[in-house]
Amino acid sequence: MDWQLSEERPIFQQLYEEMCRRILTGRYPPGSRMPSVRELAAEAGVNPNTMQRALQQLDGAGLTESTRADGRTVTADETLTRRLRQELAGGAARRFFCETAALGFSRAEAKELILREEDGHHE
Amino acid sequence: MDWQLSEERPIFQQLYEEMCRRILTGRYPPGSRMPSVRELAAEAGVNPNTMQRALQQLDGAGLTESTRADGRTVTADETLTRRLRQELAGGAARRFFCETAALGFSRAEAKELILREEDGHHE
DNA sequence: TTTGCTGTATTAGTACAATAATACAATAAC
DNA sequence: GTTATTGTATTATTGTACTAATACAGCAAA
Repeated sequence: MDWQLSEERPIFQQLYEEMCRRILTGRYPPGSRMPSVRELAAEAGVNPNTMQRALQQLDGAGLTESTRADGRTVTADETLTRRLRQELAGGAARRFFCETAALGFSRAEAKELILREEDGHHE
Repeated sequence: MDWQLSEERPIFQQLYEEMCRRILTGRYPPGSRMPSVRELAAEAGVNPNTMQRALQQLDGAGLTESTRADGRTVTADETLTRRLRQELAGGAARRFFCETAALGFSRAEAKELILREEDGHHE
């Protein structure tokens, strides 16, 4: 049900984002071990290298750590994950305001859009 | 001040979006004539071919019409432009909810984010 | 030691965006 | 009619991003 990969953007990037979300939402709990590169690659139906690239970005973000033959573990630092989750959500909000501003909507009008969109989510 | 082109996405696509916004926000008014391909290309600092590709997408969207040697004119159909502007804004809102949902935020929580973000826009 | 699992590095193939240089077509202005 | 300017089409080239195939390296358990 996951891994809805689009052709329009780099796959490794989408993989990174999905893995990121899985960690931040607790699907891969803090301190736990993650599935192996090849395992995840098979699950997502991509080349191991592509998945690896995504995982290395997780390392870079401090969300995971990898040791040579022992596998990869999720950070135990829950402060970090909570903060990052908030930051990503804040970024989404800022992006929304930016996009609507470019279309000539004031912040108040943009806020109205959100309220209206929230009412009817028919799908 | 415009034409903030990023390397991360196709240039012709960004050009299209910017031109689109210029029309929807009235910078190129309904029924008016647009600058020529070469002129716009020079202004944006890109190859004429690249700009042309963007402009042809405008044609495809029904926002502009081009006649051979007479130039390109913005559609006079203000209903279309108003509707498209609303649609784009609605899309931004939906995207916001989608992104926050992927991070485990409920719609109510997402709405809270917007309100809080709206207060402190310190930049 | 051997086997099998980790993560990692290197290489090459493929696709495509962007540019550039032209040439062409059609209309308007003179 | 000539000239200038418009949009359009074509072709080649360059650079680069993405992916895949493959080989390598390190550790653990049998």
